[in-house]
Amino acid sequence: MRTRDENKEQAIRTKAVEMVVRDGFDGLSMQKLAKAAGVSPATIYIYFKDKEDLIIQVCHQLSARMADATLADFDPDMHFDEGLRRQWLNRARYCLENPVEMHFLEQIRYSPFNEKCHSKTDMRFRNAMKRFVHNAIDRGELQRLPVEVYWSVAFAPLYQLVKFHMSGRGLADAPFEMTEETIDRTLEVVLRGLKP
Amino acid sequence: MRTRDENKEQAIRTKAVEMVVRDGFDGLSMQKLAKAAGVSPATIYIYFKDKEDLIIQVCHQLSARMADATLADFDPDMHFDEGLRRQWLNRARYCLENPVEMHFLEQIRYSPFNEKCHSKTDMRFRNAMKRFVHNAIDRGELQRLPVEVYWSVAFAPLYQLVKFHMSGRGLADAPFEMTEETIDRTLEVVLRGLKP
DNA sequence: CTAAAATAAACGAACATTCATTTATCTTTG
DNA sequence: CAAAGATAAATGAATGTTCGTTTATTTTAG
Repeated sequence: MRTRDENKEQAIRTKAVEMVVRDGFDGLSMQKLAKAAGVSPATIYIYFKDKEDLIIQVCHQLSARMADATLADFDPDMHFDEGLRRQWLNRARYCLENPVEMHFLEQIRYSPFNEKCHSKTDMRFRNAMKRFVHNAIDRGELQRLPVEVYWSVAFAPLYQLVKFHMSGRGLADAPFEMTEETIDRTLEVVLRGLKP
Repeated sequence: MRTRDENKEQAIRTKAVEMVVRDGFDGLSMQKLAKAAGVSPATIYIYFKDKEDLIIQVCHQLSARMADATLADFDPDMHFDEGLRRQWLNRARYCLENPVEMHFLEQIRYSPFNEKCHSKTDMRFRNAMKRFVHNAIDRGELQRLPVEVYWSVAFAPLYQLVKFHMSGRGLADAPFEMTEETIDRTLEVVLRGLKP
């Protein structure tokens, strides 16, 4: 029998992400996607059940990649300051190196697709984070806080910086670029708030 | 001549927001919207130039409402702690009282529509914020920070809490509700980080 | 009356998906 | 080793549906 051309599936996935980022969800049509990926419309349905399945599969793939990138060189038993910095740098680097994928995931996160895209990978990732936090609390490196409070303070500022960076503009519509210096300065403030 | 029925325009706006929140941007069709609003499809085009104009106008209306709510009982000359708390409570209350509108605005913010929805109201609002911050720095109530760093630490955590609350679930898929106690606890941490 | 509001019906275009057919590759046979 | 058969990949064309928008007509208030 004829063998699958994996390049075609990946072309479909890649172009789908690009189209959603450029034109929004209503700009993603199966026929235009097929043309962009250099493939017949019917071919898409060999790899994906339907349009929704395509979006969900792409979402899972990208989420897993991002989770992996975030956990690189990270150990839940690290000192809190070091571990948090490692994660900030990992996340920042991933976002800067994959702006389109990042944009796609954010667009998913705030759309009705969000509920359908919860994966088990997220669970593995969350458990690592949970252990990291409890270690830090036990060692007196971190205040005892409700986990949602901790998360909000520890990560939301980073993602806001990333958002500024990706839009290219800061608050007063002034050009903005997120440097490692910016990251460290912000992290300094956050850590001071979180310390016991 | 016949007079405009303002109720019809508002019904169109309201239903449009509901449809986008429930079904996403690709779930908003002019014919379904007309049916939901109890109106003929052609009537929508009396009030709005086209579909894009409809979305942008709705976005502007809701942004203005939210900016107003945020600035209620707020004065840029307030003490930093008091002023920030006032804004947190204002924003939190608005989000909790208008979850659907909030969800709509977030969906806009991460979509390609975002660029087309920048309003002058945002500018007025941003200027008030800028003055508030410079006052606080001059009085020694706040560290001198790049404005994007300040903003990321001062507000992103609040919006993350709101996001948890609106989804109804916290980090470990456990039920989560944002109470005034949660807000104050988080604000405490943030303020500690931002103080000189 | 008049003029704008409101509508029902209709427009071509684009939509997601399917179907009948062709193409490419592996397996079996001589 | 080569030709035939088997099978899934891949396709172009067509399906009926729904899309955003317009037009011709009716309704309603000043």
